[in-house]
Amino acid sequence: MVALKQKLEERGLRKTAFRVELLALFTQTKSSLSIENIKSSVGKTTDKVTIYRALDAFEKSGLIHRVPDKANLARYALCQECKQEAHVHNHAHFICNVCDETFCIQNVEVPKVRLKQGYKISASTLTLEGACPSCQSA
Amino acid sequence: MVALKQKLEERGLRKTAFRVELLALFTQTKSSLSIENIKSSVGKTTDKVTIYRALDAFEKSGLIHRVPDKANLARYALCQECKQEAHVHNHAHFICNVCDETFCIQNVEVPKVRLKQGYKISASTLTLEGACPSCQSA
DNA sequence: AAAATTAACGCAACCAAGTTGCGATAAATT
DNA sequence: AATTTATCGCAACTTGGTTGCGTTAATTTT
Repeated sequence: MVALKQKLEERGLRKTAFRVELLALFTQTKSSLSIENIKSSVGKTTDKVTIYRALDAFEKSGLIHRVPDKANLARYALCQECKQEAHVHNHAHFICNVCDETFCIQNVEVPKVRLKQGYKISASTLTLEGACPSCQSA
Repeated sequence: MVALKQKLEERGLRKTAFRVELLALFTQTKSSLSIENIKSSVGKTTDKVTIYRALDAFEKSGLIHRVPDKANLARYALCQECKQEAHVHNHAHFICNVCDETFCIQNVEVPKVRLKQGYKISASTLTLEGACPSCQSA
């Protein structure tokens, strides 16, 4: 809690009740959060615009990163190794088709491919899809 | 042209003027087509609903496949090796940040990663981002 | 070749996710 | 305490795409 406020302060973000709560929510989540997840956690007092702007601010300051979603919706997860100045992400993501969750697979790196034909690569993402450990029963 | 109509017929699709034109457009395109691309090619006589439904039909019958887009918009490219029964795609995609085009990189395979923790992978995608050959000047 | 069938079309209306503008509120700074 | 400025919250809007439904036109049947 103290640590959370400090993180916000370090990045020049204000320690409002909502933003502290949102950051806490992220630290408590093992995988990632959709707008829906967030909406239902914080209660309907908070406007969606506020949520979107907080997510933008968090992302810009390197607290969270956007993760892929089955339906291409906004979804974010806590950054593990990002500096304040720059995001560092070269891990794969796993989307579960059963629970629609997205998981960061920290121990799988996105392979460095090289293209002959004159392409200049600045970023690459590897996204896996299937059934996550909790959804194996079926 | 004859070949195009035959492709439609093979999949039980009707050979309407618009669908033949749309399929022709795909065969002429080296990379991929966005809805915008298609709209501006076919002229405003064609309703957007017609375009969306045609794309759905083409995709279901294995003629085209959806490719990733910078802004998560719908974008499609001709299938190269898909059977009618099932799509076969294990190539990478390249999104150019300059021209916003998406290219299928046929000669780069999506790596087969293995996850220890009980994940079951059914599909995987590798997306590269940067500047394409035609956009290197800057 | 005409009639019947049904895929495809096109319009209108709708929906959901996300954005913009702007005045009000409340942290942080002086 | 006063000032400054980030954040909030409402309303209105935008964009990409979907649904319903009556009409048109391929295709099949007779």
